[in-house]
Amino acid sequence: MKQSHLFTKTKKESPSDEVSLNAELLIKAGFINKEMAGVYSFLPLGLRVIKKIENIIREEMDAIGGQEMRTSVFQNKEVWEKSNRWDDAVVDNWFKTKLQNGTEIGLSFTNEEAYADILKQYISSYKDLPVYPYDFKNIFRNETRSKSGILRGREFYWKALYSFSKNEEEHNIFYEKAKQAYKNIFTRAGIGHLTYITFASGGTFAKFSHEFQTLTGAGEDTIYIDENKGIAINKEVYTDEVIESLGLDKDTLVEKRAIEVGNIFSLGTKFSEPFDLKYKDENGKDNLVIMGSYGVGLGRLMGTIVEVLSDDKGIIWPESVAPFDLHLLSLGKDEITNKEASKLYEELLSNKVEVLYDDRIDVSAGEKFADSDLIGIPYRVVVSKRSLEEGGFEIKKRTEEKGRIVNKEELLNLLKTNG
RNA sequence: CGGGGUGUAGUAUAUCGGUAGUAUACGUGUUUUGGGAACACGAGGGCCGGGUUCGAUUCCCGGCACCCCGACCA
Repeated sequence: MKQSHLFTKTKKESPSDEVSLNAELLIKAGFINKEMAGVYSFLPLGLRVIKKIENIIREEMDAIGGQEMRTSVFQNKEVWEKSNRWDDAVVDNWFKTKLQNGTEIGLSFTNEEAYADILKQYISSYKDLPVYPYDFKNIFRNETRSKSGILRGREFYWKALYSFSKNEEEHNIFYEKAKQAYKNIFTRAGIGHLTYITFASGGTFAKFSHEFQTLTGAGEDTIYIDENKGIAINKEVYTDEVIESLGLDKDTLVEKRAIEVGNIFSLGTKFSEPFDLKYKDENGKDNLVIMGSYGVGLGRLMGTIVEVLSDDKGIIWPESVAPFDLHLLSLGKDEITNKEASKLYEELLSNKVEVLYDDRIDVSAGEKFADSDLIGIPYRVVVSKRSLEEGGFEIKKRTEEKGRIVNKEELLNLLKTNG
């Protein structure tokens, strides 16, 4: 992508109506656009990051048997009445609207009912189970107060997987696999070192649910972490009894603020019961399906990465989710420089390196450096009269202070070995 | 939903009951090009409704929007 064709540009000023670091940096750098409180559009750079995150999650879900599909946003009132979650007195953050004929419909705020209703058509035998469908979609919640930039919005993009198992044992095996898959997701997204599996309220059917909490002052949750064991307890279930049952020592637990980037929990028969979601076992006997749910908000994950990985100059994207692999800067109006830079750009593209090429002619070197730091692409390669005189191109990681000169061959090899 | 605050140009801000200023971004031109270059010229602005007033962007009332704290968060 040539930067001269990128329709966004960076801003010098921070937006006056955003306090949170994630929104400030993402808006300044041109990744997102604020539409209203709690509602953001993703611009070309931002969408590239979302897609990278989406692919990581998709790979991890497919690896444990997930099957991607897409449930509708419009929701049927009758379906939700079965589980008693249509009533505003039960769920107060529905967005509801009406068809022209007066029929009430809702906009998805979660997916359990939709999946249970669909699966009822297809699950009738033990041979049909287990199944693990999931989707990525936009979710709508009429929050009384949105806050913290893209960490808590009224419209957000998430992945939700639901497990449908024959019995508790089968469910538990999958649950553990999902737990590991979730660990993989956050490690691959570059925040594994700050993310703790956190024991939280489990509802009716399980003692605990598990949240994946990333340490940051921007978080809304208070958790108590055991650094050695790498686990934590959410404040909502932080009691002596729970601490003891988990084999933890109160004296070693440290209170921290964190943001919930993912959660998994066992639903038991909470939804299969009202939907009468049953299967016949080998003996022809009816059994209720055991469900579990596994969610992660992609926008929130993206915002969390920005919260924990930035410096005073801008964002520092992990390579796995960066909008581009490499930021190529051509400095000066010198013809040879620009020709060399364009040539290198083409070669990088043919080597399947994702490049943002700052080919803007009338932009000063300082401005290009500042933009590059703000946008936060992992590798920066500078082509200039000076670099060419010194034998090639200057490469520098976003995390490094100083770059070094390499020739074209070294550059291409370096990128290959780094994947 | 309770409390507090703020609405001025694409963005960030200043002043003011009587012609709304600056920076940045933008357009044109000249000179610049390794850490947000310089100069000149140009274009662009008072959230909505009502009231007070000769005159309101400013004061008052209502609305709407946004931000913060709290409550809430399937």
